[in-house]
Amino acid sequence: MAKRVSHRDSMCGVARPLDAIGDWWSLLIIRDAFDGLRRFGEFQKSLGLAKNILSARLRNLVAHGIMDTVPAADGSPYQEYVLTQKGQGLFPLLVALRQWGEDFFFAPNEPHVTLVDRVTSLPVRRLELRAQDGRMLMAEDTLVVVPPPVDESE
Amino acid sequence: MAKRVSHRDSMCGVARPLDAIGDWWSLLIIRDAFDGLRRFGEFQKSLGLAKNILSARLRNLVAHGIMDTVPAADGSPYQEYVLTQKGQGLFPLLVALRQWGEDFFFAPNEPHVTLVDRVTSLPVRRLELRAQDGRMLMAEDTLVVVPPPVDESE
DNA sequence: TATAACGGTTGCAAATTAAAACCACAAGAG
DNA sequence: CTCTTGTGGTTTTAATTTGCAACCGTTATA
Repeated sequence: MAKRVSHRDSMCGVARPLDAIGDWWSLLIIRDAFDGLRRFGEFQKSLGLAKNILSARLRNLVAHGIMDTVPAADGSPYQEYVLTQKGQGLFPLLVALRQWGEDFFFAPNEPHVTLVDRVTSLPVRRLELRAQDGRMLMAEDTLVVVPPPVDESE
Repeated sequence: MAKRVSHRDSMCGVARPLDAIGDWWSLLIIRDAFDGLRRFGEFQKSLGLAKNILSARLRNLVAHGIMDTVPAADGSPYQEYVLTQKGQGLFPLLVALRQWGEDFFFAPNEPHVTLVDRVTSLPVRRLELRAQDGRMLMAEDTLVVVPPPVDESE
């Protein structure tokens, strides 16, 4: 965590998020949170990671505003961990990761879990990038542009 | 890398990819590759990471079939690193990461680079998940289902 | 012939991660 | 009231990973 950030003083839009969720476990915790897990013990049992690591990761996610602690739910005197708005914003990323995984990390007929539409129970569509006018875009059709240079003397 | 994978013997569609790209640097290398970087030195200068780390990451990406080494390009006797099909499949994930970063990691008026359509120079659309029938889906509208249990005696 | 640039590898110290033991609190059993 | 169990962590310690710096081999350059 909190790795030094190369020689660029301002991190780009890809590097900043990685500072918050760029480790193996954080995304898995978030995925479990999307699946409805909320309690420390639930995450630990589901992921099988050491308790101190889970503790540190949850603390980090809370510190980054990705999860939040809420006091109770059932009567237990403990707290629960829930996704914030910011955390919920990670859903497309998780879907992208899952779709890529399904495409390339499973043998042709190997069974795997699928993300489906609750209403129809059909698999969701593939994520695709589109232009403003609706054309589908591949990587080569895009370009990263820098913001117009701000005049310092202004 | 190669972390032990909890108590589940079969990794899910989210965990498997993380084994390949689940560290801070790999995704940044891939992003740079999408931006056209190919040479060891280019990556190193762009990212400012230690050469041994870059060496290890590139080796790992090649081992996972995400990048490939090609012998030359200009006359230099060195090799270049290019994305495979599998690597190019990460484009949506990178876009998702970037969009999330732009949403939550920049102050309202803070300038940041933008991903634009090459043809129109307009920013690309937001990634959105849709059902087969085209309805837009939020996280709550989806469900992860396990594959039908295979009859072992078959 | 020396010098520098490129593409790494190797050695080592420092930071991070993970396993295991421990601790605090509450609930229930006897 | 004491004993045990379950939950939610923290502390301690060892193993792994990270990153800096130095080195090496090859090829271009002066």
